[in-house]
Formats: sequence, structure tokens, C-alpha cells
Amino acid sequence: MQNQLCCQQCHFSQLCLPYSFELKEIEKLDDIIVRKNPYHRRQRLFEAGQPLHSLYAVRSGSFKSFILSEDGQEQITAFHLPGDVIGFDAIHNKTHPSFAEALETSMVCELPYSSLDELGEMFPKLRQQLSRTMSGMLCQNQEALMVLNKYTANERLSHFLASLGHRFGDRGFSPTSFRLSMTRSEIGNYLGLSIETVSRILTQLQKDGKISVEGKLINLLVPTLAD
Amino acid sequence: MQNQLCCQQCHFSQLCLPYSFELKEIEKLDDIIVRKNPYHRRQRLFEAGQPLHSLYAVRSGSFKSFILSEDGQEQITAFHLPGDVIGFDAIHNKTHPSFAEALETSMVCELPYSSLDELGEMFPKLRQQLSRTMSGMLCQNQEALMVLNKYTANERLSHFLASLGHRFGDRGFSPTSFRLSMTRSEIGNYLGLSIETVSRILTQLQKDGKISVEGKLINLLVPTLAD
DNA sequence: CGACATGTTGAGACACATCAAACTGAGTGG
DNA sequence: CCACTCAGTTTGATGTGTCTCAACATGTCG
Repeated sequence: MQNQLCCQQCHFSQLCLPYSFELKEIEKLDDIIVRKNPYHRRQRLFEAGQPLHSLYAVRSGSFKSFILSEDGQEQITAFHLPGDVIGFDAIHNKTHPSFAEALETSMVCELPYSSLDELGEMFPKLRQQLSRTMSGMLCQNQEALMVLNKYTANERLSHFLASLGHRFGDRGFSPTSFRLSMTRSEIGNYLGLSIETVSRILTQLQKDGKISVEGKLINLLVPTLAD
Repeated sequence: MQNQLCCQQCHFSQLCLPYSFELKEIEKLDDIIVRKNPYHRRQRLFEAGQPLHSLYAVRSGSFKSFILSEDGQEQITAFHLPGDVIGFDAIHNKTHPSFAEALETSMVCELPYSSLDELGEMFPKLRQQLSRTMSGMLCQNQEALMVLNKYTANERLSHFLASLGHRFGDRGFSPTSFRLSMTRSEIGNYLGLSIETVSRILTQLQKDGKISVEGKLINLLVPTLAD
């Protein structure tokens, strides 16, 4: 498959699974990938309880992952940008424990897990990359734990914005000027803050001259938002 | 290696890597495992910044994993019981991002990562088990995120004790009566609570007749500590 | 037995949640 | 094109869960 949708043409391949692959390996990976129609806001890649069929690599747009508590409360566990792979948490029980939902119109590459498993048999680099990616997610989660336990509301939000900017930068976008695809409510849910606190701190950061806010448009005005 | 320390004789092998292995596979795994001398309280398996040499399976006793913030604050990210494997977060950068420290006198099995990698080449089940374990840790982290974001101090501690009891039960110990190998301070650090709050809630849970506390000895008196 | 870490308990402070009300903007239908 | 709606956002007033500070009790280990 040598069309415009293949991994070689994808701007985010160096962040995604093909990282450090040889040409031949990329072509093999391309063969198993299913390109899907765009997902629209609120549409789901999968729901909790569904059996694991595929992992999904974000091609454009963004997604949120979330789990539900026993009493039905939503807890957002991650926001996914292009190049991120979604669904690793389902490998454990071969069932998705979480939901994945588009935050805006988005494209994904579907990676059937059985094909990925077979391909891993042949390509050690693919196996290593899968391990590397999951391990990296563990590191992120540890960082997130510290943010929630040790940081104030202001620090959490600053860290969130800086981290988002950094991730946009990695993807070739501006690290200081971007559009939030998630609502204030979703940010608050993720950071363990009320929606009012998110709003208040956003305006306060603006008053302090650290950022400028125009609805969903964010501008980071100081290199680090710390202190 | 057919001594008393081999995986076949280990009570926790069904929770550990050999889960669902054939005899031949277990023997191969046994060959690469290094049995170490006991670690004493405060001794470390590894420190942040050290290159990844090995993963470690807890054989007896318990450990904590923690990371340090830029300003040197400790954040405990997990407590490890027998059968748990420690060090997966180091695969990402081939360097440990975290510390692992014994909470009491403990034994571990050292699993040299390069040997594990080679062995994975031959045994698909080992690869799958490694993936399954890492995926399971992702699920745990998601749960932890919800506990921190949505639960009150009382609920966090109740959930912590119930979860610990459950894990002891899985290992053939009493799920309702156990000894805490970590200090109040370490519990508070992990749950994002002050040491005073941990202490207060422990005594309050006792007054409510839900648990009995005698220093580090805990008795869970109601099946679920909820509400 | 003394010394030092660990744990308990109380009083006051504060960061953030909750409640309440008004504002904005995007989409819808007349 | 304008009213209408409704989700999302902002801002203010008040409440509260947990932290902090402080003093004391207990346990542990040389």
C-alpha cells in the first residue's frame, strides 16, 4: 500500500509504532493497518466491556480515554494526540476496561491486535516498540500521580498546559499557541478540579501575564509556567 | 535448577511471570533467574537514573516504588507484594525513572532483561505474559487516578485497605487480617493525604466498627469498607 | 535506659468545592 | 435574518474537607 495514507507519508510516524523501523517493516505494518472513516465528536472507538479487537493510532484530531466508577461517574485518564496509540489497557483481560471518545473530528489507523501479535513474531523491533510504548505510558502515569498528589490547582493546570504545549511541539505544531479540543469540564475532570476552579485559574494565569486565553485558544507567554 | 527456590516451588508463581507456562518454559525461565540475598528495610533494588539491567520479582516481603520531583519530594507510586514484578517503567528509556526500596526484609528473583528478551524470542507465552502484566499495571494506574480525583480521604483509605486485603487474599494470606509493612507517612504519601489525616481516619474507621487497628496490625471487620 | 523515629490528637487556617446567577456562542427552526 | 435553545463558560458568595502547626504519646533499637 503506497498511498498517501501509509505510514511512510505520515508526519507522526516517528512518534508512533514505526519509530526506528526499516522500510520493509513499515510496509508490513502498513499491510495490516485498517484506515477508518473519520470519527466525529462524541463518537467512540470502543466502550468498556467490549472484547479487544484492535489498538488505534491517532492520525489526526484527538481523543479522550475514560473509565466509569461503579456509580457511573466518568474519570478521564488520558488525552490522545496524533501518533498516540490507544487501547493498551485492554491487553490484560482481552477486554477494554475504558472508553475512547473523539473530542473533535479525528482520523485513526486501526491495528488489529491479532495481526500485530503475529507480526511481532517476525519483527523484534515491533515487539520492542510495543514494550517501549507501554512502559512510557507507565512513566506518564507515575508523573500524573505526583501532579495530583503534590501540586496545587494552579500548578496542575500550569503543568497540564505546558505538557500539552510540549506534546504539540513534538508533533511539529506550535508549542506555545494551540487550541484546546477538550472542554473546561473535561480538563477539570482529568485534573481533579471543579470546572469553576479551572475557569478561575485560567483567567488568573492570564491576569498574571503567563498565558492568553480566548475561549479554546491558548497562548503560552512564558517559557515555563512554573512558580 | 530444581532446588527449593525454583519457580515451580514458589507459591506465587501463578501470580508472577510463569502464569500459564509449560514445565519446559518454567525451567528455561528458572535458568536465567538470579536469586539474590535478602534485602533489608530501606535497601534499594535500584535507583532512578540507573541503566536497566534487570526486572525484579518479589519473592517475599514488600517494596515501594517512588519517584522524586524536581525539588526532591518523594512520591510513592506503588507498593509491591510477592509475585509482583518491579521495573517495567525502565523499559522505555532503558533507564530506571523510579526507585524501588524494601519496606521490610524481603527476597527477590532478579530477571536480567536481556535474557528475558532473548527468551521471549522463543516463548510467545512469555512475551504475552509480559504484555499482560504491563497492561494490567496500566489498568491499576487508571483506577488509582480515579481514587485520587473522586474519593474523599476516608474513601481513599478504605479503598486502600480493602485493596491490600484483596491482594493478600490472592496470595493465600488472610484478606481481612494483615500487617502493614509501610508507615502511616508512606500511606499518606501514596494516597495524597497528610500523615495526621491517615491517623485520624484509621481511628475513626475503628470507632465505626469497620476495622480494628493495633499499630501496624489491621483487621477488616466488614466485607466491604464502602459507605 | 535514653534517644529518635513514628504515631496520635486537638485547634485553627486555607485551598478548593459547592451553590447560585449571569453571560457567551453555536446550532436550530421559523 | 432573527428569536430560541442549550451546552459551555465566567464570576461571586459561602461552606467544608483536609492541611498545617503544635503538643504529646508510643514504640523501637542501640
